[in-house]
Amino acid sequence: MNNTTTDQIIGIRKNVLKKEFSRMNDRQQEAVFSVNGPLLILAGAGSGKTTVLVNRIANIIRYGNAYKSENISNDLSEEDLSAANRYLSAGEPLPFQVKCHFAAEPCRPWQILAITFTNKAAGELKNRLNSMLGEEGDDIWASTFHSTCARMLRRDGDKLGYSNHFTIYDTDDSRRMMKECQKSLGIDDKILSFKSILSAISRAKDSMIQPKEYLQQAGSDNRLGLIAQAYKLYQAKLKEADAMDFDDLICNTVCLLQQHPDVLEYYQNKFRYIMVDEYQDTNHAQYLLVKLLAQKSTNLCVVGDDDQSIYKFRGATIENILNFERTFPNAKVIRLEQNYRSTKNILNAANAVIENNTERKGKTLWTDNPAGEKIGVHTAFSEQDEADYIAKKILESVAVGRKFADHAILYRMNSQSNILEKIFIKSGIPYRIIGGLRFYERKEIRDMIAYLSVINNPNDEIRLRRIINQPKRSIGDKTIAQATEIAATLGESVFDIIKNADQYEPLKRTAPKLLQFAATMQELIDAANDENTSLNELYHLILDKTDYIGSLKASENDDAQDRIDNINELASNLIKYEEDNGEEASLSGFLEEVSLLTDIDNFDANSDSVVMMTIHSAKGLEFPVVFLPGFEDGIFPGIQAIYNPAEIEEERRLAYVAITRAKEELFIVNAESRMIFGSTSRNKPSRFIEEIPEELVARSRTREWKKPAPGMALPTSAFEARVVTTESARSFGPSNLIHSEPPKVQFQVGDGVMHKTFGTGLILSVSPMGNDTLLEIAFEKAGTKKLMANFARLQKI
DNA sequence: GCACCTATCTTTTTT
DNA sequence: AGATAGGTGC
Repeated sequence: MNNTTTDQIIGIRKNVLKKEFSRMNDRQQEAVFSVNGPLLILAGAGSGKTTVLVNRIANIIRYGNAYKSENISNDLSEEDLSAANRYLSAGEPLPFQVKCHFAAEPCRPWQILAITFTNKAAGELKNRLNSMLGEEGDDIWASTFHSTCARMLRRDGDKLGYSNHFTIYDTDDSRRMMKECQKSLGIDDKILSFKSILSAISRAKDSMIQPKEYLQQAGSDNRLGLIAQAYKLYQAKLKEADAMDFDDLICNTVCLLQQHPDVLEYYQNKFRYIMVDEYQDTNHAQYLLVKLLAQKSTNLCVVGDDDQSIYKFRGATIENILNFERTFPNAKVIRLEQNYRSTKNILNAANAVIENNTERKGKTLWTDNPAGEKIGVHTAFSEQDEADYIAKKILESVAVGRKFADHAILYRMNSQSNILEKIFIKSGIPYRIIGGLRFYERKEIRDMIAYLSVINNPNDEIRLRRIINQPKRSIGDKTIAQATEIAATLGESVFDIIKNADQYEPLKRTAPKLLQFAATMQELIDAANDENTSLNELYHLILDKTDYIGSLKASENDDAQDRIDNINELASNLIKYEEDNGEEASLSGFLEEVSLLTDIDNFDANSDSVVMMTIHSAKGLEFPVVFLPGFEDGIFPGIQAIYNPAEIEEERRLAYVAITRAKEELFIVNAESRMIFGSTSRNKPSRFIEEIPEELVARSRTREWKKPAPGMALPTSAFEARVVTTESARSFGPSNLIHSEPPKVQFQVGDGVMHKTFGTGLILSVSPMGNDTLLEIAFEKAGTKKLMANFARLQKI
């Protein structure tokens, strides 16, 4: 190092680093290299924030703080420097050694914590880290708030009085639990609903208010007093059941860290770098959690976009991001304003809409992308016509070479998917619905999960109740109530009481049934404890012993087969879980994974079908062509938001998210009249449409009155059958593409065909597209339709 | 204890 | 319109 000065070395090192991350723009690089101290990245939609996060983590692991540090490694040799210079000038690969020698205070993967909101975001982050860093990437804690907390609580939850295999209650479990509480406190649901109590409790937990404090704060307020009682009882019951709800995961972790300095210190030392994605969606408790963990290192990087804050209803406070600079002194702020996703027209429309909000940090996205098509704004007659229009547009678009999967339909509320679904079935457009009735929310799945939960944790009273008479065992509410009461008086668990049912007078009559149930469960518990029983075997043992499927078949329910399919689907999930986790696989592990899983996590872009979901679910995703139906005042913005300026702003942010999902084409649709709650209403076009400059818009409307959806007038049994197939297929799983094994029949113009719904018809035109064929068919009764050959289930005649 | 009927409510959005 | 919870009658 004789001839080279320190400054020169630092210069070379900076250039090497710059080159290593040269795929990033200047702002992004700045974010990647700003490693130490608090950092707020205001990342607009489509500005490449995940790329920045991934590269920032890679930089931290490989180089640490080298870009900003003035220190030079002692290991650095002349040889290293000339290698670096060759790398800079001739593009020769940089030896690993040199990378190491250039690093300053690098960090190990397991010292990094990256928190996201959805499993999907976490999964994507993990994937990209893995492809950038290889196996090293696996050791990074990249997960959601909830699973991060669950992990910490499994380790140290005993300090709060929970076991390490505690159950995670979802919304439905919480509801059942709260109904119990209402009953025992004599609270009439009409006067104080379980819903409002639960949301009050949720807010309390967000603010880290314990039942005791809640009661104090309630003062003489009757309503709040009742809520406080319910809160107290609810928490007591949860603890007794060794269970936590979603909010508990967060606030119990905060409690754990606040009350146990040793635990706090452990994690503060462990995590040298912390990153939080979607920071605008954090609530107060999550903010506290992050603050606690990052207090010591202060190496906290949060990424967010105040314009995309759409979870206020869930307790997210936009103040977290607006106040970041105040809370974390010396915070650096970096704005990422270049959008790589959308065309100029789409981006300008989004900018124009969001500008009408007053509560903003303020930023304007720009792009180098071409102007692209104008934004289609279409006015339809009815919601049917709206769906018809979208179907037609998609078929046109596929006809000129796009894939079905390039199209997404994003709506305000789940119920909007119904008509679309019907029209798509009719037109033979393959689609998938994300959200709505979720796989894990189906009765039969919940029942199976409940069995597994009780086996895992017999104290789980709520789930024990769920299955005690499912399938029917002639154990009624009264018996259960009595058993519960006895359990409460004796301070034992309900399961223990049932096991000895014959010893209690009030249970005498049903004792044999109870004993039999208890014996079955005990057998299953023993099987679960046996090392040699795999989860899959256990699952089939449950099905065997309970004859769940048998009773389903006996019920003669129309959807019995669907339900059986779902039950088998859960089995394949179990097998997959076991395969993925090998030795680590455990019943409680599976249950945890399941309870934190949502549908969007299973969104698989590989199958070629149109995607439908709510705008909320679509956050973080992008699609070449986006349709936004229901842009009407009263739908979007929703009726409840119209007279509330703050809520209008939230709705507008939602509109902003919706618009910015589109890469190339955007169609906004409204209907002049539509059915809501079974009655027809006429809505004005959404105010958000008016906020888009007219020069960006191409308007159209359905002119002549079309007979409302001819296909719908044919309620044949075949049509109904299709709907049922669709229902089961939309759930989730390895292939939740709506498909039937495509009959690969070749069609020609002039062929006569038979369609299940439309009857007989004649093929007018055949246009191959991708790996499918668009057919135009004149049906004898149903008129002329365009159908995709592979999905239409046509038979030649 | 169970099946069937009716009344009521829903539609915000999710971990 | 459709689902679901709760009540009534067997």
